[in-house]
Amino acid sequence: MTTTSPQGRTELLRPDGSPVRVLVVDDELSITELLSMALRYEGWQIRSAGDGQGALQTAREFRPDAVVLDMMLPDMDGLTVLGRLRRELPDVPVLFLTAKDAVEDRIAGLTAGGDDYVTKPFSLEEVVARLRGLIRRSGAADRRSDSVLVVGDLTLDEDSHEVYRGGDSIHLTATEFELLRFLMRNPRRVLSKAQILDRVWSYDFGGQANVVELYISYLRRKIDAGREPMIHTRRGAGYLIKPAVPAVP
Amino acid sequence: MTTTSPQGRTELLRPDGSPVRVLVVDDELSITELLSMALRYEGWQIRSAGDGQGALQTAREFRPDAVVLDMMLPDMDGLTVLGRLRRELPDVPVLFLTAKDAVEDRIAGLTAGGDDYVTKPFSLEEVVARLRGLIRRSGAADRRSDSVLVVGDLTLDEDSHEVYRGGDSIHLTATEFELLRFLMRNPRRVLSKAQILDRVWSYDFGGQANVVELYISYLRRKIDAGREPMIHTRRGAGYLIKPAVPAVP
DNA sequence: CGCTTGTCTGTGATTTCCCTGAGAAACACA
DNA sequence: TGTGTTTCTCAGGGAAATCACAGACAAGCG
Repeated sequence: MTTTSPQGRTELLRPDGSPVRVLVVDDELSITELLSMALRYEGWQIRSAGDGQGALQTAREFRPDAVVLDMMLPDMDGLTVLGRLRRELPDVPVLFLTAKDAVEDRIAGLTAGGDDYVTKPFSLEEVVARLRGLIRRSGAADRRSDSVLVVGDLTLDEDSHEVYRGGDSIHLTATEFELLRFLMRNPRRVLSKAQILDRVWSYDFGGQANVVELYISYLRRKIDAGREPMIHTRRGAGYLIKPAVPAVP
Repeated sequence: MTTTSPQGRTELLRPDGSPVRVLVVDDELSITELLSMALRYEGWQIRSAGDGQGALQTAREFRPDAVVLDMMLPDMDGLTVLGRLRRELPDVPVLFLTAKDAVEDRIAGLTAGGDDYVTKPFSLEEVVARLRGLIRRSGAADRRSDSVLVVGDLTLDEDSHEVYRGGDSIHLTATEFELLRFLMRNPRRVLSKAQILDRVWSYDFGGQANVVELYISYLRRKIDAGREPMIHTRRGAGYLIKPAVPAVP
């Protein structure tokens, strides 16, 4: 089931209307806290654990709809945790966290059952998007929720990564796509450059803050060029997206 | 009966609308878990057993629509299991798992009854495809579901292994065929290289991830050469197939 | 009206990712 | 056993994406 909050954001809910439950497992406290905060902001109920033991224990009583699982845990192998987790909750989808340079065979086979993974350092938008996809496909949430975002005549399909403005297909790069998705998931709301940086870029990004301006400018060229603009600047505050008002000639 | 899920994937269902039931029998836990995960993702209901005794017991009460049966079991010969299984469930189709170097003529006789087999190490696409075929032909699922995949002017027949683009017959190697089948079973959806590797290559494949790129390039030569392309790269995300949009001159 | 501050965008360096040719190894079949 | 086919590794080339930098531009304020 999906519902629309007063702020206009669309939330995933379970069929009975209660919030989606997610278990986050990582030994780095900074990561679990970062994720917990971001996922709570999605309106989900979050529990976290710092090792395999705690993960299994929490899973038993919390009965989450999805699990975020770091493959590098202090007490047991990620695959062992996965196996035992599967015995408790056979159908729960898992989003694995792996180091970018991890040996590939450690993650081999993990997507076979419909699970997914992201590599560290990740961006929060990426984690949230993949979790939403897993939950949507697992049937824990209402099947009616689909993968298409719409703002005015602009549509973005999260499965096919296709973007259309009016009838025109628009090709976006990975970063442009994530930025637009973040804007479109928060229509008519001003998002500061800091917020955007925190959600769309990886948590260890150490660059200049003006990449956001740069990518907003890329997006405008592709989406607003020669049309009524949908992306607006609020000087000193940030950016927002909203349906275009047709020009009155 | 077949039904189409929100994601556009087609699921096999029994005539009464309930999910197909499959029993997986293998003594290696990693194999039963891998298969269970993959087959659950197909929307099927799965039970597993680790030996002949357990298999027969589970079969009696679970009454599966199909059985995946390893020929090498610790407690009894695969043929013995098969015989007793047949006494319980005379019409259930069986997919045998055999080692690659096993004597093949023992299997050859068995598949005469409509059963089928795959050799270890297998790819999940292969197992799923053969199971779908067995279930379809056994009549446990609605007969209307046929074996031809269609995306735009591209058709792929899972029974005859024939592929046509427009009017032209296209010869594919085994791997190319499986890759294309996987793409066509998930049209308009971006599939990552990891997903493709996990489904199309055997579970023990330890090679370079760029075989996927290589085989995509082979497929393009055969399918897209001199035509409007149907296979698209989403840089940093994966590949997807969709009907070609005719070029507007 | 000019100044300050914040925003936009052209240029180019660097990195990352993808494609594909060449050839070796494994396999299938006669 | 020999021959043609298929699978896969390796590596070079090339295209695309990302980002820093800096100057142009615009908004708001005194």
